[in-house]
Amino acid sequence: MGIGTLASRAGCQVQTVRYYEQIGLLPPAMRNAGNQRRYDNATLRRLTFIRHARDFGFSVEAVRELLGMADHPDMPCDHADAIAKRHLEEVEARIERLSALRDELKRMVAQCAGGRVDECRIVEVLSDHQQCLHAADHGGQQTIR
Amino acid sequence: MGIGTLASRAGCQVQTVRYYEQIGLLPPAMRNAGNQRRYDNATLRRLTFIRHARDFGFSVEAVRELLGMADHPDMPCDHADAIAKRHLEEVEARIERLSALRDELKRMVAQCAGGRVDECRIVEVLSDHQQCLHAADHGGQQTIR
DNA sequence: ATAAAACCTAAAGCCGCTATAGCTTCAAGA
DNA sequence: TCTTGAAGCTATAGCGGCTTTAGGTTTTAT
Ligand SMILES: [Zn+2]
Ligand SMILES: [Zn+2]
Ligand SMILES: [Zn+2]
Ligand SMILES: [Zn+2]
Repeated sequence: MGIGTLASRAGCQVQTVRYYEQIGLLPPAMRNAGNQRRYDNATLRRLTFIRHARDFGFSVEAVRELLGMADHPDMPCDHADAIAKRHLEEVEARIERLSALRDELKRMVAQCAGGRVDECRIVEVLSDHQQCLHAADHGGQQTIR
Repeated sequence: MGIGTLASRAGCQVQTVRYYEQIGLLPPAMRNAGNQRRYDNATLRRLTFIRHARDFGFSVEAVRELLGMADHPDMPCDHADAIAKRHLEEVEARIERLSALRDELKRMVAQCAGGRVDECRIVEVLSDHQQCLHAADHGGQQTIR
């Protein structure tokens, strides 16, 4: 199949497939007489695995390792498990951080009475971190992903 | 004060201050005889506002609008409120998506018995989206932030 | 034969900074 | 006053994970 068919079957964009080839997640594709990439079902399965892992939020580097392990079915799965556990922890940390953020935002929005900017609770809170309840949960230089 | 003092009081890096000036969040700074930036307390307050809003996860464009409104205290605050509400909704959507992800990851990790790769539940699930419970909650081409 | 759709490569753009390189200026101690 | 080291300057590149654009070639359908 061509790259368009492959991409649509895997649920991603054509350029993404070429990008994955470029960074070595997919092997260099076979070409037809006119230099266009041709794929088989093995590559479709590989790409589907990649997309699924990415949808799970695994980084490209993690996906690279997971793919490497999927290529060796007779090896022990310890490392795959470690990667998944670490990712789970990261996801849980993000959820906690976002939840604190959500609470603070809710409080902010709820207290706005809809008047002038200088009476607005939103602008007021943003101007003064002291007015935050869970002050420790944001204000560092961490990202909020 | 100099840029280093400003940055450390606002809790950000020196380069970030210069970056904010470059993208127009901060006005072009006054310079001393040796071409170094000098700041007053008004700029410190503005930078603190920016950092606080960024810590809340507002995008730079949202911060730009919020700043514009904070500069006009006599205007109605409708738009600030709309921005905050929309951001709250986005945060809630992220939390929901991440929670579904967390559940799926937990299930995956819990079911791994620690054997060979070809018996590993993690590799198995990643290979086959059918095995996911909340299949709809991931698998699109959305990002998982 | 022609035109539209799909494909090709290479390079730039996105976000929000962060880091590097190679310079100049400032502040404090001897 | 001289010297050193910290702090500042500009310009540019890099991060992740793609997406977009530009300018071409090949395939496919009529
Ligand atoms: Zn308001
Ligand atoms: Zn705060
Ligand atoms: Zn396992
Ligand atoms: Zn799935």
